[in-house]
Amino acid sequence: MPRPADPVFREQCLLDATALLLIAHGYDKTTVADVALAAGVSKGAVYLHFDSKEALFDALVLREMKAFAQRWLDAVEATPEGGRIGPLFRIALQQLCEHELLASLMRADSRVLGSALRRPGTRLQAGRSPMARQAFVQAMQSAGALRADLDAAVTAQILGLLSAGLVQLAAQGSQGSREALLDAIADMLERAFSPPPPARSSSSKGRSRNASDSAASQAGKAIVRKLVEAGLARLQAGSASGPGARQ
Amino acid sequence: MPRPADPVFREQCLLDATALLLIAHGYDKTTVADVALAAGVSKGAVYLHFDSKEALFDALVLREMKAFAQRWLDAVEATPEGGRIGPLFRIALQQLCEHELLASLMRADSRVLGSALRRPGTRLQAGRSPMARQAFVQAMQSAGALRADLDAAVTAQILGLLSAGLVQLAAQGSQGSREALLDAIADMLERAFSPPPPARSSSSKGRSRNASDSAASQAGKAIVRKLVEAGLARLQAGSASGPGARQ
DNA sequence: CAATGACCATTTTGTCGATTTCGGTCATAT
DNA sequence: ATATGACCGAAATCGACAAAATGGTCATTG
Repeated sequence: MPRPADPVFREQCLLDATALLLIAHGYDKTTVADVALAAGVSKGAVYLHFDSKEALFDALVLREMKAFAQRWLDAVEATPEGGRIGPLFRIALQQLCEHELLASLMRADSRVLGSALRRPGTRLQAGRSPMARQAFVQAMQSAGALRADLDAAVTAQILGLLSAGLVQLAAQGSQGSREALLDAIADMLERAFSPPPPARSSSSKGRSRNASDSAASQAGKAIVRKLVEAGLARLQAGSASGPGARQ
Repeated sequence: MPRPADPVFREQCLLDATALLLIAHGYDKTTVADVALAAGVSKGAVYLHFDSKEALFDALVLREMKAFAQRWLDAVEATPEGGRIGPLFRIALQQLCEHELLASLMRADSRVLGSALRRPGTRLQAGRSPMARQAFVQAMQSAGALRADLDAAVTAQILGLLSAGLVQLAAQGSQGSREALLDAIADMLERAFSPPPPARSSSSKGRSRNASDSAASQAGKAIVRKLVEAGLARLQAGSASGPGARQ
């Protein structure tokens, strides 16, 4: 019964099923037949949309990373002072906690990723790249949204270390309010890496503080916007011939 | 040729050899015969000092943890302002980086610990216990050496997260000055968790700042001293009948 | 008495063919 | 056209057994 359902909708269903099975049983124990069954189609139909199991997995990772970037940008834009290091990083960490697949990706979880880790796929290492983080820190520093009197590489390492530590903590039983923990981390970052207010020049101290903070936040938002746009473009380019049907 | 070397010296040699082989090949691939060979004795001699491979491993872990605690305390005592959260934690982290076995222990490294992880040994989880860290934070807060306006559990979680993240980072290629990273972490902790100076009361601001800081440092050192002593006592008690010869 | 290394019982590892599973294809049905 | 599921070859898994290795002991040695 060839009822031509919306192909992109079915593609999403397949990816949904893949994600579900992936975090439940891991890459190696998830078969294409399982995915097809869970999505309510035949195994052959899967290969109408994706060239291989690898391609299916890659498409899922691509979708999740794009979704992460988009949600991050949206939340940062929608948050007052969202461009400051604290809220900005807090939002990213929260995404990481709420989306198990992203967390598995970040911690290179062999239980979930299985043999897909050994594969020289470049996609898996994105987001954990020290260089990308360092570039981000440098941009934030140049924009005055981050303390500039610290080595960018070191600051980037700390941010990466916090991400890694958090997803690992979340993987084990964390017990305790995650919100409170994220708040505390954001507060810590704010205290440690927020740029000091510019040496008092003229106007009243109170207003100068707020104005400079807001400026830093705006600059931070701009950085995030540019970073996300560049990242999305790079991800788009990375997926050969786009995410459409195969062949 | 029964030349009765100092038994405690040989015990140490055996533990040294065990440590070396452990980080080189892991628990499962390290045989008792290997240890004996590396230490220059026969396999039977090993069992003159330790009841079993397990006991050998436990004794090593015990020794390393005691050594860690002692070195930590010594370094904290010897460091000016060593009782403040920044230097105090920096010293602990540095120990963790410099002693691979401790790092493996902290990150529950299955490659090194192997099947010793599955064993319900209580020793392995010491040091990562969230409750212990929380008690430490509470003590520091009560002594005025740590900000008290933060949930102790959350603060403890952050400290644990930093430790976990660091040892994990060190396990992979870290590249970059470790000193600079540790300095930055210490500075971050100082900024984020140092108690605010008590509301200006009477004397000159400059001296008051220094005096209060020094007091906090002294209090911190006292906490560390008490903690280490309690920990050493607990470790001592945990090792049944002491670390002497078997039977 | 300390120390040894041959020795033992138990696990672990390696082998190899039979069987199953899985990723991927394609003739067929609709 | 779209979609299916039987089918294929490669790879993983299983089972039974053999060979090697390992934790632990003990009669013997100096």
